[in-house]
Amino acid sequence: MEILLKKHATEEESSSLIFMLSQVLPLNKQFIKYTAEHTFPLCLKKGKTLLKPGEICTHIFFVKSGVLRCFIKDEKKEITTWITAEGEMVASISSFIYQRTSMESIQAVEDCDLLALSYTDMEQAYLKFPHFNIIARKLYEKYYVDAENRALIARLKNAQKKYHHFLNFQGHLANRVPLKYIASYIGIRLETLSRIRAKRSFL
Amino acid sequence: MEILLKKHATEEESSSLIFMLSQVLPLNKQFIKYTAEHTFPLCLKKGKTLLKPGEICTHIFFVKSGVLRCFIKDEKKEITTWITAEGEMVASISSFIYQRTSMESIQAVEDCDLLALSYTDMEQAYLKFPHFNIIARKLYEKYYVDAENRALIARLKNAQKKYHHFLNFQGHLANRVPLKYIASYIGIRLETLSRIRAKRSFL
DNA sequence: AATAAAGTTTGACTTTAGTCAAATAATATG
DNA sequence: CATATTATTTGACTAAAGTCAAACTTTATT
Repeated sequence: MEILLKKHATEEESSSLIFMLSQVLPLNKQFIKYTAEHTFPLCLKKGKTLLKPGEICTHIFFVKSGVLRCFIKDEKKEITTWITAEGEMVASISSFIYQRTSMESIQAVEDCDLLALSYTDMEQAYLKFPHFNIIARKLYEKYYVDAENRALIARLKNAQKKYHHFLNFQGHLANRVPLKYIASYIGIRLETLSRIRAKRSFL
Repeated sequence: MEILLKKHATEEESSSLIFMLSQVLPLNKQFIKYTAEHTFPLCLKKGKTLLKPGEICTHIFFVKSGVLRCFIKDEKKEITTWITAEGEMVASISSFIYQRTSMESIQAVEDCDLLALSYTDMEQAYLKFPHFNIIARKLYEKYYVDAENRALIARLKNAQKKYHHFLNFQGHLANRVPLKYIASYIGIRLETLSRIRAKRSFL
C-alpha cells in the first residue's frame, strides 16, 4: 500500500466523511478538525490495487466516490468478499485491526476518490475522543450486520435466490460492477449469473 | 423470548463473563458490580429456542456452557448462520441492535448455562461506563472478522474446502454438533458432508 | 434393558451449476 | 474512429452436489 500522502485533507475535502460520521452521532469541532488534519485525499484509478496479500493494511479508507472490491485467491480463482461504493469505509478489517499481514487484496472497480486514515491516527482518535469509540462501535454494529448478510447470500439454496438477495441489498451495484465480480461475490460462476439474468429479464 | 428473570447474578455467577471482558480491557469495580446486578442466569435445555422469528431480541447472552446455533428458514429448509460455544456472546445481532423483529431463531444445541443482559441495561452501561464502548467496539471487531470468515466458507469452491475451512476455524465443534447443522452452516447437504468425512478418515 | 428417537452412512438416480469454447457486444485506448 | 481489450451471452457437455430412500448406529427416554 504505497500511498502519496502529501498533505492532509481540508475540511472541505473531509466533509463527506464528517457528514457520514455525524449521522451516527453529533460531532464536536475538535473532532472535525482532527479528522481533516489526519486524513489524506487519495485517487485510485480503476483496476489499481490499494492492498496486496502479504501487506499490512495500515490505513482505513473512506470512499468519497467510486467502487472498490476485496478479494481472496483460492487456487487460481478469485473470491470477491465485498464490494463497496461511496459513503462507506474500506479496509481489510482483519489486517487493519490486528495490524498483521493481509490475505486479501483491495482493488478499485471504478476510479475512486478516497480519504485515508492511518491505524495510529485512528488509535489516537480513540484515546483523544472517547466519543469516537461510540461512533466506531455503532459503525461496527452496522458492518457486522452487512457481513452476516453476505454470509447468508452465499448459503442460499440456489443461484437465483443468491442473485435475488444481492439485488435486494446491493441492487445499485448490479449495473456498475462486472458480472465476474458479482458472480464470485455471491458464490456462483459468471456464466450461471448471465443465464439467470437472461431468465429474469422476461419476468 | 420468555425468560425467567428472578434475580440477578452474583459476582460468582457472572465471573466467567467478567473474565472474558477483562481480557479485552481491564475493568473497574463499579463496572463489575453493574454487570452482576444487571445480568440474569438462565438455563436452556437442549433443543429449546431462545428466540423465534417475529420476536424482538431484547437480550444479549453470554454462554457460560453449552452450544447454541442461529438459523433462518429458507422455504422448508433451515440455514444455520452461526454456531457458538461457551465463552462467547449470542444474540440475533440485527434484531438486538435495532430492536426490531428478528428473521432468525436461536436454539440450544446442548443444555446451556447463559447470562442474560437486556438491551436497555446494555445501553445504560454504554452511558454509565464510556469505557464499555471501547470493549464493545473491540468485541465487534472480533465478531466482524468471524462473520467475514463465515461468509468466506460458504463461497469456497467445493464441499471439501468448506469443511476443511470449518475444521480449521471451529474444529472443536465438529464432534459436538449434529452434522445437519454443520452442513447447512457451511452450505452443503448433510449427505454430502457425511461422504466427505468418510473420505477424509482414510487420509 | 427395551424401545423410541435422532443422527449418520450408503446407494441409486437427478438436477444444477460448473467447465470449456466460441460468438457477440460494449468499453477503452492510441 | 479504428482497433484492441474487456465484458457478456450462448451452446454443448461434464462433474459435483442434491434428492430420495433405506439401512444402520448412537443417544435418549420410559
